[in-house]
Amino acid sequence: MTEFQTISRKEQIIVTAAQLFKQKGYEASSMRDIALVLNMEAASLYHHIKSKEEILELICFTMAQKFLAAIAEVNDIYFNAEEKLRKAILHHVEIITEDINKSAVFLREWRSLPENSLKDFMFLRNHYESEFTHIIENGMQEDIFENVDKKFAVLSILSSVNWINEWYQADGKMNAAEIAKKISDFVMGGLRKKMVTDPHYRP
Amino acid sequence: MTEFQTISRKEQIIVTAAQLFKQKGYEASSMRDIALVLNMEAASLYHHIKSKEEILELICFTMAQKFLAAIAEVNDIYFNAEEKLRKAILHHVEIITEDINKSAVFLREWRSLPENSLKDFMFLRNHYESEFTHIIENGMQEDIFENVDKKFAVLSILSSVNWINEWYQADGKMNAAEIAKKISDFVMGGLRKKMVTDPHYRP
DNA sequence: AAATTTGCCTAACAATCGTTAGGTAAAATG
DNA sequence: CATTTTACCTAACGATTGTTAGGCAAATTT
Repeated sequence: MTEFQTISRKEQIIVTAAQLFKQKGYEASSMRDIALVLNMEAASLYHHIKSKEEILELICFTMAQKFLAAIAEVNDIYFNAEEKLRKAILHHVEIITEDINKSAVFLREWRSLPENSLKDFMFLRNHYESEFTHIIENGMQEDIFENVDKKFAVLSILSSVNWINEWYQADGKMNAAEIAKKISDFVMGGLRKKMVTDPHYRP
Repeated sequence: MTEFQTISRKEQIIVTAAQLFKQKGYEASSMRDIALVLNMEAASLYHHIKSKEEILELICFTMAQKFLAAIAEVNDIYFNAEEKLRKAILHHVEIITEDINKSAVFLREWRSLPENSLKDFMFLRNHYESEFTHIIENGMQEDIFENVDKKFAVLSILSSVNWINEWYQADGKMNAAEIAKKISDFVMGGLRKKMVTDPHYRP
């Protein structure tokens, strides 16, 4: 019964930290703040974690891996470009809504990572972005996407899906799938080639 | 020659602070950091400004006023909805690219505002957002925009234009007008009604 | 039952934080 | 020339920061 069904103390610390980091920011959250929520002393935290920076690293890189695993899965399985993009957006929204605290830290607080980690983190982030770019390229090759500026398309899409972190509340009426569909529809409207020469086309 | 053609010491402090706040975040930037760049002592800063928080407030509210003035101008002058939206996006991009440091603070660091200012700031922000929503509503009434979810459309548009703050460099090849056009085109593609019943229509 | 590990505690550290007080030399003003 | 104002300085303050050291009781392992 040591760690079955129950959450480890280390994970409790990370979860609490993520909540505070989202609320007040990494720099403004102290180890004593974290400890207070957990009814313990700041010094006791160091029995489970190495440093404050380690907490930030754990959150940022765990989230980065989730995002990368999701996009890799999408690109592995065969879909056409629109399916790929819709699935990629869906998984992205799912990961964000599953844990808004950790995703807020991933999206906003990564700047506070120590120099070495920061380099690695930005590499992973760029890799994720380039996977999205490939989907857009595919779509243009398949001639189902407009010949748009790839860079702008990817940045617009990613900024839209990331922005949900600013307003999403878990108790809200929409679930991840509904949010993803609305964003995808909006984005697709801008990307999907309008077949105006086909009289039977319906938008 | 007291303040003609030259920049006041107070403004120098604010400009320096904005640069540091963007680079390392408000909480991680110390008064001593700011003073170091200006070749002075931290205590001397207080001859020109009241507190560290005042610097943040000055930056955030100055930027907020710029954004609000721009959108008010757009909505005052008569344009159709597409023109309005394109102008609004253009002005937004112009303000951001004119001073990426202060806009970064406006976009990211406002969370560190003291409670009272924070309330006012969020009110202004919501007001700006609602002005955009009105444009979308106009476009739907004029029947030139798809019947999209307003909330999502506005959030997607604003997140896209705000995201340029993350990658824009003043020495880059694109100017504000070019960036605004690309974003507008991408957004419009998703908003503009496709007149498929008209055989002469060209996208 | 003895030995070890786990999980917390108190106390304290050096460093850094924003800010205030009081002084001083140069510049502006009368 | 005398006076006031401006723009800085040094020194120091109380508070807070992340972190370490050492101890102690309960739980676990041997």
